[in-house]
Amino acid sequence: MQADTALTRELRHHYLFCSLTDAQLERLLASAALRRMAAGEHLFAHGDAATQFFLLRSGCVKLYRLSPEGNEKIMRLIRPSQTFAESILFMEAPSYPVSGEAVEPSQLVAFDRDTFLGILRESFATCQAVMAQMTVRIQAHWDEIETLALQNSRYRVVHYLLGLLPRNAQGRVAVTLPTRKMVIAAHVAVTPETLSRTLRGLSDEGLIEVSGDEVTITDVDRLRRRIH
Amino acid sequence: MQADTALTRELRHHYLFCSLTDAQLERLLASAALRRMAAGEHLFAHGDAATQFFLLRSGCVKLYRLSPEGNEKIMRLIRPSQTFAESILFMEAPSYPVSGEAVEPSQLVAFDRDTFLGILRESFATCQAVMAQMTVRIQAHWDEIETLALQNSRYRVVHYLLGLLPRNAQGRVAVTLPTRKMVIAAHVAVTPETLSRTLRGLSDEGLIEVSGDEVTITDVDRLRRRIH
DNA sequence: CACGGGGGTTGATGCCCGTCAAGGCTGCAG
DNA sequence: CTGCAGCCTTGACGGGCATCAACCCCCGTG
Repeated sequence: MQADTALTRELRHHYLFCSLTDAQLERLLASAALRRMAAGEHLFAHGDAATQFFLLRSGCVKLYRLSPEGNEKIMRLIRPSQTFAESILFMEAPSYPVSGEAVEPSQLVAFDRDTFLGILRESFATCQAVMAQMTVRIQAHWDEIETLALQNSRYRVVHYLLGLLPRNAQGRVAVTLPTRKMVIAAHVAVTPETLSRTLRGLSDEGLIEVSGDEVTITDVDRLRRRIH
Repeated sequence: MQADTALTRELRHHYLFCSLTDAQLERLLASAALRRMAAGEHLFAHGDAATQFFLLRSGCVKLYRLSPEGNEKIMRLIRPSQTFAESILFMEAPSYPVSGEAVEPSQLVAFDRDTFLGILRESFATCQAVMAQMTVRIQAHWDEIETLALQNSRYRVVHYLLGLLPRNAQGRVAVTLPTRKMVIAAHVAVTPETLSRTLRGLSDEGLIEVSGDEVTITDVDRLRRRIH
């Protein structure tokens, strides 16, 4: 890949790459590839042999699995400046554990597994960053497993809405849904119909107001308490 | 902790510790503590500040979360020679992300976080082992999230039973359930009643035979195919 | 022996949510 | 403009699973 000052600066501010020396970064970029994708375009499939992990620069990518009956569960929605599929780095026979597909036109960087592994060997700080990142993901998984196992669909929808807000939001707040409702539904593990009905129910109770992809939460604290 | 040749030999065969030098291992053990627990005894609670991670030597420990209504979801059942709670190593403000409790009388080793972090800094091989281990756990989480989101309780029970078998089991196989059925139920995220009924259903169909905590699978391949 | 408690099973009931089907809305192509 | 496709909504319906309750069995204790 051609050197690119904008990209270099971007990586320098990324927790995974900020500890690398100039030489290491150069080596990494030399083995990396830029990739542009159209909405709906396929990146990799669950089970594919893997030699790359990715950084999303713009757009949106979904990581998902399909049941035999064709139902889709979105495991993670990737946003710009997030990396994904790092876990293939340490597998013995690396293969993607989920499928990946662009939800919007997207631009991403594909990093070479072996090159990055070589750099890891030289940089404990980067090792730390990788391990910290994996820890964050593991925590998120515990949370998701808990809500799937112990909470109903209403809780999951409300939890998703609250997750869109800044941490210290209060009172009346408006958010715009980041993607189509179908995608959100597959993310919180309900059908589009149920999502629609749940939002309707919440708005009938006066907890939210919905207009297209604009959702206004009338009182954040009340919603948090009413989650049950 | 006092040096203990049996324990030292045990650690030498553990993937997490097998790459350490004698000096490192000694340092680690000096800061570690042995702990014995009775059945039902509490090890740590979700949210507790954390300075230790653990290796189970004997017995059985459950890692779980409780819903506000008091429902329990067991996230992981720890077996002898498994380590757990390593993820507290890389948190900024380390706190246990789940609760831990002995299910049987257990014996375990508590390792000191800071000491192990210091050793990690000196041993890339051990870093690799840690990262590989985290990767395995992440993969298991993907699988669990998928089955919770996309599969019904019958599938989860059958999947659990099949998971008790050796990888290449065939034909008629007997297994004994490793713990009380209540615990298994909380592990596969159903109520004890539903677990009981599901086993009943499977045995009415001739797929399994149940007698106390002995389950015989009449035909492993048929059960695998009949999962859905 | 009676007693009690915990684990497991079974039955009755209800509700959450998925499925199927129809209809509205919007944006795009002809 | 018309037609069409995709997304969203709404309604009717049914099944899976939780809940509540009763009962059995086993085992340790007084």
